[in-house]
Amino acid sequence: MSPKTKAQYKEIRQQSKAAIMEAALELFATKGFSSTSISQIAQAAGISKGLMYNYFESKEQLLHEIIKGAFEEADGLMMQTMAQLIDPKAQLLAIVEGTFQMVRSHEHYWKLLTSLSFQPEISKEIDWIHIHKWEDTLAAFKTLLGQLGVEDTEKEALLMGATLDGIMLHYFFTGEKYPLDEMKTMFINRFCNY
Amino acid sequence: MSPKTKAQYKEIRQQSKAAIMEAALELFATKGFSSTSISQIAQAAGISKGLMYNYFESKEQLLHEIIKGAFEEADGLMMQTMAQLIDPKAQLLAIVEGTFQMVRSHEHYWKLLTSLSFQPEISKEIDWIHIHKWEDTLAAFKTLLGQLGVEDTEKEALLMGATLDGIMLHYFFTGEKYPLDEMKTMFINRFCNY
DNA sequence: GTCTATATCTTGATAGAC
DNA sequence: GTCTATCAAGATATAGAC
Repeated sequence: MSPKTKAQYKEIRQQSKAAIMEAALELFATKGFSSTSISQIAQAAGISKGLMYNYFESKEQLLHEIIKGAFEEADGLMMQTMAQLIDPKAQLLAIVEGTFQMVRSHEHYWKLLTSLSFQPEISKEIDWIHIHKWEDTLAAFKTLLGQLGVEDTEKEALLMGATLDGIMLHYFFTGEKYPLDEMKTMFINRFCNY
Repeated sequence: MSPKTKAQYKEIRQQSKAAIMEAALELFATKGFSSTSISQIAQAAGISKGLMYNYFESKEQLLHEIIKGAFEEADGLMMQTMAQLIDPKAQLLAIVEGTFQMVRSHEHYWKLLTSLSFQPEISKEIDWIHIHKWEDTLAAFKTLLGQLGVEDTEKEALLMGATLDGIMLHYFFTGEKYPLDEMKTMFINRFCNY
């Protein structure tokens, strides 16, 4: 037999955990959190039901860790996209560009987050994080729009945010048939021309 | 005792059925379809669990009837709003006005429909109706925009639809704090100025 | 027309073998 | 670290009394 080192055990743990989280994310995003059972997650991840509880103490906790990971990745990407930009218009464009890019590369995250927003009771903590992030983005929009000479920055930022989310919503529903790139250029022409 | 006439029995039936549908609509919209149990619906409607199955053969069937009723009411309101308008701009404004009015007066319907769109598996039939209605609205937008001299009516209509849905989405999440009326005038200024 | 009692199945979660 | 077997609770749905 091959006795395993501590590092190898850790590696195995990470791998199993990641497989569970990945499978759960996809199912939560497509079927919804409540409609997804532990059995389905286990099957999709290729493990037994029991094993799931070795890594997560409950279905809700699993959801929490997924969301937490999502926000960390999203923050990273956003920071990277906006790094070292001073010009307000360039920053505004970077946020928009980053949003579209993120939805493309992390579609499941966004779909899950949006669908969870419809049932705040499922997780107060998630709701809190979500609102917090959204207000950060809104504040960023307002500051940049102010620097660009917009009068009613509050309403303008709200309209931009609504349009962005609306585009994403339709993208979720329509799928790959939706002209996401064309909508991006349309959005930029309509809302970022300063 | 008082023997009841056929009309009275019918009245009673209608009343019970309506109570169940109303209670279910509110719960489905706020908690989500999958997270709402028959017990909760029965309790909210002030009836027993068993009675529900006297009027609806299943939870899904109950959902279907609710959605069906929603679309009928929505259609009625929309027809009424657009009736006897010839001027394209007036018609465009009427659709927008009607949409905002409907979301206000039938908030639960919209919230439920939108949240259901995230889980197409729950009901193929509902999905079909939804897509159908959406394409009708999109086609109407395109025609009107064409009459108003817009070049790329396809994309313009998509952007309008996305913004409208985005505003509604944020209204759902934010609640009464959201400046819905101001957003409406903003939307009209930005998208209906012809 | 309505309720209570019950049947049946599925769920999230645990215990213990390997 | 992983699996199988199992539990208790809750779900949908039905049957029969009033």
